[in-house]
Amino acid sequence: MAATLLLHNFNSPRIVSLNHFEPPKTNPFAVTRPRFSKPNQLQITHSKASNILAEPTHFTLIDALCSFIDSGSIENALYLFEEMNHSDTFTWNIIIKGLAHKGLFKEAVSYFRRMEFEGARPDKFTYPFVLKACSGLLSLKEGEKVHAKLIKVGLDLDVYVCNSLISMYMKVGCVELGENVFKEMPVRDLVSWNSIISGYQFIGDGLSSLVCLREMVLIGIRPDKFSFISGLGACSIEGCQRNGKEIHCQVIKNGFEMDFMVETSLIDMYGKCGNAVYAERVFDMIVNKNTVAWNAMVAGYVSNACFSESFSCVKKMQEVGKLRPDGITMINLLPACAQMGALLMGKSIHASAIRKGFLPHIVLETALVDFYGRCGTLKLAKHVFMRISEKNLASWNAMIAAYVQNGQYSEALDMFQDIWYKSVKPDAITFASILPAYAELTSLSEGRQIHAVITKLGLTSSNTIISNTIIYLYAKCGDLQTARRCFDGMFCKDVVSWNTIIMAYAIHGFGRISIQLFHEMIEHGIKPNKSSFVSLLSSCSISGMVDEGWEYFNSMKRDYGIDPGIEHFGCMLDLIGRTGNLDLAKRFIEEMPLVPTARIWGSLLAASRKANDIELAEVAAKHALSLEHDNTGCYILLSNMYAEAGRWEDVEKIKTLMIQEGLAKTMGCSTVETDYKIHRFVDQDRSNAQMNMVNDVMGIISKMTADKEDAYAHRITKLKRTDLTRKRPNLPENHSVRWAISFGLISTELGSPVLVRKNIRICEDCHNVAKKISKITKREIIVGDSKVFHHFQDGNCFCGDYW
DNA sequence: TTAGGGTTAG
Repeated sequence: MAATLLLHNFNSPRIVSLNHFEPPKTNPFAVTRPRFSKPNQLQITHSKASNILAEPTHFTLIDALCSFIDSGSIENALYLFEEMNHSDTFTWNIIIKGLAHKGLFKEAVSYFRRMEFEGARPDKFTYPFVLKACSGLLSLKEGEKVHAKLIKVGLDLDVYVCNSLISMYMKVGCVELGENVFKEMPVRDLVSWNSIISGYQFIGDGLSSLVCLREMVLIGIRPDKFSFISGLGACSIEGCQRNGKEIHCQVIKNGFEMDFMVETSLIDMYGKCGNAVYAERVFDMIVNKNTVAWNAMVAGYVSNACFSESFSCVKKMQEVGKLRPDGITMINLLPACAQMGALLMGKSIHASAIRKGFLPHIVLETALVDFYGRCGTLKLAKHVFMRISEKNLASWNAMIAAYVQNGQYSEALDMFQDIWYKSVKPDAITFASILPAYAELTSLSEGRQIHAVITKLGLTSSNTIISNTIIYLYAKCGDLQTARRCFDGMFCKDVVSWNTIIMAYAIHGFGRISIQLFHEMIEHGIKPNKSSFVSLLSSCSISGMVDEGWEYFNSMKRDYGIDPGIEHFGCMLDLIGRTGNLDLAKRFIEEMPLVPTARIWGSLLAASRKANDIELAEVAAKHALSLEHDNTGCYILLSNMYAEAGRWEDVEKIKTLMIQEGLAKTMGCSTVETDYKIHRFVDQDRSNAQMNMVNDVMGIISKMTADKEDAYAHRITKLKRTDLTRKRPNLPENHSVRWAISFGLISTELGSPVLVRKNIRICEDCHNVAKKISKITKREIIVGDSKVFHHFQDGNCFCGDYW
């Protein structure tokens, strides 16, 4: 029968502190330190009636201390600890255990130090608790200090201590040290194997985890539920359903199918391996579903794009399960909202999180940053991010990704530079997020530098996502050969790798190679997805392969079961525009099963410009601008058409409209790289230090082409005679791209290609000039504009004069 | 009378 011992005979508390303990030179406990107030009701449940009568003995107090620790009353435990005689190792072990189990890791390590300082000798029981605290702190430094002491006192081969060391090293990310401990153990038990299996799973190396599990079984050790839980987690990482099903069989065979943690791990595994139906089957068999199981099922639906099912599941969780959604439920639902473009739904989840007091919560806040970033509401993403008090790597990654997704590349690069100065070490996700910004804004040499950093950190060989973005980076920086080498050198190519290399050849105008790669991808057993067709149709459009484009477009649904999306219709409209058949282009839009977007109308506008049809251009621009008020390119294109037609009043109207909208024309800027130096030229700005040299080169080129009609002069004669007196503000002679080409010609090795990058589309005049220069200098000139790379050779361009 | 490994989340 339980009895209660009321601890009433203590004086006011002595010096107790949860603060971090640093060993001082003198006795620290002689000075006043922050106090705990005496707990109001200090009660201990005890089974021995005799203890009620007697004065508490040391053993009774130990018993009381254990009761406090077991019931989680750490404050009472600490109070009691300070009051009782705690000179023996056993008492110290109890209090350190209590702190470590309560998640007070810093304090657990502090008490361990104090224990040593006060002369108590840590034993084989002490160290596992302390090592658990070091793991919790993710502190390799503390862990290594403890390991050194273990060696000194000869406890480094104790099986319990070694198991804790393995776990600690793996959790702080020192895989090699964890492996060493495991290898050097004279005796390994089931927990040693479980520690290394879960350690690999923890660091995201599912393959090694599964290899160890198999090895353990082969040497005759029977797995327990912990082995299965880690093994299933490893299958989730690798997306390996086959192994997951094998483990499921073993779970049943070994009688663990009713264990709720194993059941949840099975739901998680099936969900992450793309089998929502099996996840559902396991879920339905659970009699008393807890919040964790419901959350795992919600996550399973979301990762399989069953969004409505995920919301229904949350509804059932409340109505049938009588459970309230928690922060994790919300974290699971936000990606569903982002993928559905359900901004309002996500906002209501945000509001609900605030109302229910779930914030601040670092993971939930990061999920919100990610959600707002994906929904194009960068302002809200920034707002949530700024309010995170202790930002971690994942939150920085989410904000960088949000900037990149919203085209704010400079801001993303600035933030990426910032994190190097903080105690944050970028990981694979950081690089995968930032590389598109490098691809858009930086030079080839900067691209090579970031690639070198990634390689040095050992992130490329095993990370497909990073390898894919590196292919894209090289292609966008103009180095298609290196992009191809990276692709060929990949150990494990996924559908994104193939889509990226197909797009790389597409933007460089090598449509035939793109098509060849598409067929190679299918031969390799990779099923094309929607993005594969965006790459393929873009390549047909850019390279002017009209018949092939139609064939692949029609094959999407017929052969691959993929419904064409708005991006595919956009590619086809570009393709039709290229043929100059504006009637077909209009009909195509009218008959489209989807609502035309600004991108579609922009494509029609470009086609109208090419065919010089101002009326249709006006219609297209009106539609585009009704959907995107700030589409600067749209205003500029229309304005250029008016200027060519001599409609200067309309040019002025456009200018006024742009001012009213608060828009400014993007200043053209071209860069050329020589000996790792980047030379930047800006349209109309002749203040560049290299301008004298550029003028000399331009002069020579003009003389060499003097006998031929100048492209600009040809175009200007198309204008009305009276209009010739009008001042044209943006003369093509002052376009930065020709200056960059001229400078590149004399600053790079003779015979080598000249590579220029430009932030906006190249104009027709400059395109003509570049063609001429390539012919008279017999040099290849590559100009990467905001959409494609023009390869000028012997007076021609790969784009066939349509872009 | 104290030990190690474990479920859902960015």
